[in-house]
Amino acid sequence: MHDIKFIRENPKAFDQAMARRNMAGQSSALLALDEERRAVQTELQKIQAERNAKSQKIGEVKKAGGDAAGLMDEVMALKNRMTELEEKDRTMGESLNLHLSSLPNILFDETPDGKDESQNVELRRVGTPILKKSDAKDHTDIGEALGMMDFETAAKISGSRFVLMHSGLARLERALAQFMLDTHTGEHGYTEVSPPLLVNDKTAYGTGQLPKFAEDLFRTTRGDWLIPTAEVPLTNMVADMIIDQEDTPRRYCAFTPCFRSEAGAAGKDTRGMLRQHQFYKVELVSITAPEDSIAEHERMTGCAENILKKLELPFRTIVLCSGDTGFGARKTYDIEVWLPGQDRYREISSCSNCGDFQARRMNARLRKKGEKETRFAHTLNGSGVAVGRALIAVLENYYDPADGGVRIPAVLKPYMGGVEKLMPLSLATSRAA
RNA sequence: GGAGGAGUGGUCGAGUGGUUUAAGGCACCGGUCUUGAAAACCGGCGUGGGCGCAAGCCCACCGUGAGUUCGAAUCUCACCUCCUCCGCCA
Repeated sequence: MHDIKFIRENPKAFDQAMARRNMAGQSSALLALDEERRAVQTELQKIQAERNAKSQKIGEVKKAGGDAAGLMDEVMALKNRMTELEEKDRTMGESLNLHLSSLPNILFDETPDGKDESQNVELRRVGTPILKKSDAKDHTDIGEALGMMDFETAAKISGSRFVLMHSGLARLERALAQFMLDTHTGEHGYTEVSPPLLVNDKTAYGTGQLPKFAEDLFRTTRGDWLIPTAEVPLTNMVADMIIDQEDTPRRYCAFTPCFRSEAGAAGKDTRGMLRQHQFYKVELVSITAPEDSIAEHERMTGCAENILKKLELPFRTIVLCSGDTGFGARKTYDIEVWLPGQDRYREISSCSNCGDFQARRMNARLRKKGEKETRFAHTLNGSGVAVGRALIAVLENYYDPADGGVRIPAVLKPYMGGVEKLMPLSLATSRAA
């Protein structure tokens, strides 16, 4: 959500900011509506003041035993115009809000210009892919050869873009999540949260999913939305609050399923479990003071990278260009993990600084101790990391071409009950599942 | 699902149609006093918006939304949330 006051004072800068998002100038239409609405408000308030004064007088006259009939007629005469202006004020306010809330966030200057993902900028690479290209295999082949990854059964019971895993792979998924949570809570200072997975309209609006991106979400018959990421409930924890600035940064993490309709992704990544309607993710959210969000963004990205370092997975970190940066973000780092089966890096985490964009929508504010004025908080979110894709990365990077098995990364061994390596199940065992 | 009760500012809490401009307490901030602190005393202290160069003036907001009325925190209706009891239930 944008601040109409900022647009009033900086119409050119605002139009330039939207131009970086490949959008036409918005300020003149917005300001025309804004001006008209304020004229309506001014007139309405004048009439309301008149009504209040006369009504009070009626009370006084009646108390004194006089006749107030004339005054009562006068107030009554104001009513039509008042109703008309109230209605106008309301509809104009609504359309102004709808317009404002449909515009993407203003990018930071250091977000590079570019039209799509091909123009993102690589910042660093960590780790070296070790598997020979000729030995690399796709996670789907590896998982199915293990006998623990079953797309057919998932399709039967649910449909496309679902997977069913069992035995060692099911446990590996749980181990990954457990390891990530323990690292973020134990080493990175995040507070673990178990949030609701269904949220209401207001919450989905707060983080920017509504009103524009409803089609990307699943909706229950009651009208709730299934969360596409834990960012939604975690960030909205501070909605409608005034937080003591001394209590920031607030750092939350959660392990949750994520549900996405993938409405615009028909035909994309249809093979394997790279793009599913449902996947697990460990999410990081920070609420900070405005002056702290830039440093927090670096820190959060570092926390996500640390997970991959500990898993000894090769990755690279990129900064998204203007054309690829999401609606609510001012700047986004993507972390891409090396997938030997695809012979390329693929996104496993996305860390965004949203500035005050979401806070404005949620009405989440900060106040310094002893001070009167409030400021909107800054919000950040990042995957720490996507569990499903981490599992893919482990399968493909730890694959042993000698026997078709998959070694268990050292940091996950404590979570795997002594298992050092996943080996293909016998046919009988895998069918039994 | 059934029957009751309740939602007021940062917090507690008064307020059942017109000097309410939402009392009062606590918390918080400033001051007096004190070697310092505490206590006591004095003062300040909700949010959003409009108009104005400014001082300031005005409007809206008492869970949300409609309604009644010249006038609504207060009356009516619907909804939401919480609490108590009953039923069902992992």
